[in-house]
Amino acid sequence: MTHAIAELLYPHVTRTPADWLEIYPPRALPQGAYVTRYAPSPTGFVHIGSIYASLVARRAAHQTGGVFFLRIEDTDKKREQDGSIEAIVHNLINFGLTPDEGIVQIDPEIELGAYKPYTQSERIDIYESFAKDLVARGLAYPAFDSEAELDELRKQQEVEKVQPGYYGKWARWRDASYEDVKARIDAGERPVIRVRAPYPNPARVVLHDAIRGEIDMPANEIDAVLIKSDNRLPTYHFAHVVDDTVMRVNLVTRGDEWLPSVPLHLQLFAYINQPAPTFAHIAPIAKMDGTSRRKLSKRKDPEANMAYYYEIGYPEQAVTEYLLNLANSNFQDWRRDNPTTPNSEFAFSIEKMGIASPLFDLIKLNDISKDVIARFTAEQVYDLAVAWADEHDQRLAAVLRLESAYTLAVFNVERTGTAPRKDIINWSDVERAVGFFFDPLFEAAIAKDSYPFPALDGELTAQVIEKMKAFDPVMPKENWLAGMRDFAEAHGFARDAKTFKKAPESYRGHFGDMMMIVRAALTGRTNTPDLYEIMKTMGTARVQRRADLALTAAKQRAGNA
RNA sequence: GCUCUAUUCGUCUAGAGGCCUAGGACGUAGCCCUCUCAAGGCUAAAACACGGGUUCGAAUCCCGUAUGGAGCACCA
Repeated sequence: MTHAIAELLYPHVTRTPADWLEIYPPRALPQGAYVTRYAPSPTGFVHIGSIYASLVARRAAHQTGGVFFLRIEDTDKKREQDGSIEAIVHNLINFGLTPDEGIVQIDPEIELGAYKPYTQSERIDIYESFAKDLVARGLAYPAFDSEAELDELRKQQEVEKVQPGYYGKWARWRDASYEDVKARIDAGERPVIRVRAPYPNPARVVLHDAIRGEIDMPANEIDAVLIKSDNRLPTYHFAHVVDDTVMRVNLVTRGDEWLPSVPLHLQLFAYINQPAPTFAHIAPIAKMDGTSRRKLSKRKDPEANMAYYYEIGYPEQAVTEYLLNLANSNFQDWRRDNPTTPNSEFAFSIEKMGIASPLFDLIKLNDISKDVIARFTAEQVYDLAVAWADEHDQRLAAVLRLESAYTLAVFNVERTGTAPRKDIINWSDVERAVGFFFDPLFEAAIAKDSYPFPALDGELTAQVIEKMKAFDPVMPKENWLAGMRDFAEAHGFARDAKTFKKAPESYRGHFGDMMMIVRAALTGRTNTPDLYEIMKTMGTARVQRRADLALTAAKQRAGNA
């Protein structure tokens, strides 16, 4: 009778699961190679958790000589949003996570790989073959309950204080006759297909999760929906089991919110007589909300959205290394021991991933990002900063592009030694870090806040600026510094801070206090990189121009006082 | 309500019964270096949720309690 029902439901389906398994044979891969996938639904907005999961999946696959692919889970047409697929692919490519199969470039029409199609709405034939087979073997059945009837069921279960759901005696279509089903079909109704789960089911399932170890759960006894009635598409559960079987996935990485449905999934793998993959359930990235932690939310947390990192201008490597650090905390030790090796060579381990949700930590990201940018060459910084500015800050872009050789020299200040300067956090931080080098930005800052000269008399300030103006870039740094020290001493400053500390009353200040005049005149700021380097980079003409500007301001100030 | 799951410095974590007086990193504070920052070096404060067991010995194993998280949809 079940065969008859299967035929009634799917008269057009001629292929069997065995046919599909032949069409999509096991992959020829080395022993132990993982086949993994990232399977988003195209609902807009790329979440950082998605990039995190993809990173994990791709590393696991590639480190074992396996395959990482992208599958689009578009079985809920109501929630779909235009442009989502492009956004997903764009992010994967940007973060060095380009899939090996599926949609691997921005044009969603182009698909790579032998297990196509990689979009679920185009795989209905496959799902229906498996569904028909299950119905024929009595392991699944059609159900014609209306939404209202299901509501009623839930209410009744609430009243009786029993487990909610479609199971056992509550599953009224479980053992419907061929005639009952045929009557509904003839009336034009479309059923859902549900699994026939054993009920009661006292069995336990034990699985070994790659991240969480042994997990022991009660076996499934709910007759979950496999195929939806309105559009013939599968639910997540059925799509997962069929696709990951047919596409030969052997390591499923996904968020740990799926853990409770693993018993259902294992039941389905058993029903179709196929081995279940290894599971790796990833804890979501969280943040504090009041006193409790919660998953990073699309609506409340801007840092959940990948767009946030583009806007602020974090280099791709910074985000990647931050995520790697969350996934494997030994990454930081590896990075310390291998300061210049690309992070792709880090031996990632899925087993080392943490079980509890880590809290997102912007301060740590900033720290990692500073290190990442410090490792870049001046050329890389230039290219990336300008590319960012082109998109997010046109005014800055214009300034940086004005004299590209000069900009390049600016980014090279204190970058060449053994300990490169770490003061740029991200691209939107560039203006704060080195803006003073550029005349338009410098002049705007001066106009706004004036010079932060130390409280010394105007005549002396002017003399120091004159001395600065005489800067000769040919002179080595040591000589210039020595000359400045001599000058300081001649004008009543201690040669260095130590001398000053011994007898502060005998000096008007120490060398550093005098140099602050130079710093203020040259940059309009009280904290900057090395002054000699700055002057050398700026060149004589710019130094002199700035000296003149500062002199005018200093004299004005002296006049006012 | 039921099921699963988790809990080590503020944060990310190391930890597989004696290497634990609990280690590292970020952050914080102090000192050193120093033309100011940044960086770097050194130092400090800072944690095994609680209660019972098991054991010669527990952060680690077991049982409870508390608290957090997730799930119980024709959403993924």
